[in-house]
Amino acid sequence: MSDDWATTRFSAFAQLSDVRLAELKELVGPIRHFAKGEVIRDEGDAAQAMYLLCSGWTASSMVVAGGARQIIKVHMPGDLLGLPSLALERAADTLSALTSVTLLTVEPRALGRLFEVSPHLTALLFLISQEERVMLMDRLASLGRTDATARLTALVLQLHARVLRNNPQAGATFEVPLTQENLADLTGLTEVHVNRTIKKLRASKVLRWSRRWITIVDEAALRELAGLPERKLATDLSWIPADQ
Amino acid sequence: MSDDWATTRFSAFAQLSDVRLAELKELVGPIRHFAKGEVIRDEGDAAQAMYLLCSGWTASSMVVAGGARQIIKVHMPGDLLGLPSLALERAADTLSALTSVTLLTVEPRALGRLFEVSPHLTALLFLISQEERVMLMDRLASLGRTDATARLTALVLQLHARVLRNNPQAGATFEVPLTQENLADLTGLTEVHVNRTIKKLRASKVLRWSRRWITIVDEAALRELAGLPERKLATDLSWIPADQ
DNA sequence: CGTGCACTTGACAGCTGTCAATGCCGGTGG
DNA sequence: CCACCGGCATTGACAGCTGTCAAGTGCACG
Repeated sequence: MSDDWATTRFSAFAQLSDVRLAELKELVGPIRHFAKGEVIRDEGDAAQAMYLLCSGWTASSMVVAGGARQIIKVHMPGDLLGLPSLALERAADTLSALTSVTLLTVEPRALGRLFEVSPHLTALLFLISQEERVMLMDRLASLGRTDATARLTALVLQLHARVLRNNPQAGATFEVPLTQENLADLTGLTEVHVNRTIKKLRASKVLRWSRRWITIVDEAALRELAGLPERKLATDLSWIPADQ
Repeated sequence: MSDDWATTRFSAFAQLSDVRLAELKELVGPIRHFAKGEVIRDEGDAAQAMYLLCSGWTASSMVVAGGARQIIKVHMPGDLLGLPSLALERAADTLSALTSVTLLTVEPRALGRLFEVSPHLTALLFLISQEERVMLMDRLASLGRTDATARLTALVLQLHARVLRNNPQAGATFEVPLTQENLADLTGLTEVHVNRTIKKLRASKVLRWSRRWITIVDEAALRELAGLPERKLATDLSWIPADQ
């Protein structure tokens, strides 16, 4: 993992020069640490704050009337947290640590500066935000129109793709530090039903899943079950400003 | 409605000068027309295209394996369509006309130019994208963790807020050109169950709803039912680049 | 070796989906 | 002007996926 958390998301679209990389690192604030379970930022908080995740996983979640919790997405190292609520007076989501976590705080002003000094990085950050929208769209279609099995497999595939991006040498086996309650909050199901569904998936031999480790055995079958196509990032970026 | 479709979304955050407005209008292509029901852009299409909606409503939808359709969001005049799929090789969503529609095509290169010439407009467009993410997050929490009544009321409130933004003089009564099948595809329910739920809402007197016209009778009660708080856009934009 | 958190499992209830038929309304053609 | 027609709304009966409740199991940790 070393020092590449800052560029993971950017380099999915384009390689960054050393100059650009230095520019990025100038924009961040002090490093902070959170223990598993701690809340980083609560929904309703007024602060316009962003965080660059260095290590560990975090969750963005919302609580609806009645007390039920929906996890909007889980974040992995390299993800920029808190962007959506930048558009709001008060934060819409709660950010909490799913594991032990380290992150950097990023001031909104730093973002403003980025817009001024680098149209190239701006375009990449813009694309990252659009990719986030696509991931949300896929999750929405999954929750709205598919059953428990499909929701869970779609989630597993999405998580796997993202783990692979951070760890290209990782294979079909990867660690998912989520409890079944977390998975329930992600998929809009209950803990009990998540358990039942995992049991069925295990029985059907399309994946192995014990403790927090998942092995994808039959990816084609999983993708069939998930009901959503694989998403491939754009490669034709000729329209974005050059990295001058 | 006249000529303000181009600025609706931007002016939610900040007023645009005439110079900025002229800049925006230079970026767009020819105007196009679609009849109700027509497909503007299909999921899977390779084209990286964007559209600025001038009049009418459109839907962004996805079809999951099994044929079920999920409407990701409906667009109203002033909305910029096709942004998320800009990050992908192939479009993730289908854009279709819910009513008779006119729109302008926008080339990706125009966006690149915007990034170069105006950090100010770039920041506003960035904020608009973040606001879209928040709306998706709210929908996700709604579909994942609330029942049919809450989903429908949350949708009505969201649509009302957006209609009000386009038509500030509109009051509690507004037109929603959606069939109950459309509402079902939006809420992840079935046409039949949407009908049952509307019937209950009517009976409880919190709103009136006949044909395609909705009147919000008891907004507080509706918000209670929806289970999600009202979202207020950020007013402190001191961090974004000045409109020089 | 106890304690706690997470995982499992079973029985039962309920919200929502499915299937199928009927009603309503606006538009069209004679 | 009126009958026909197609799309959309409405309703009823029934099934099924998922939630609820409750109890038991197993592994990690002090």
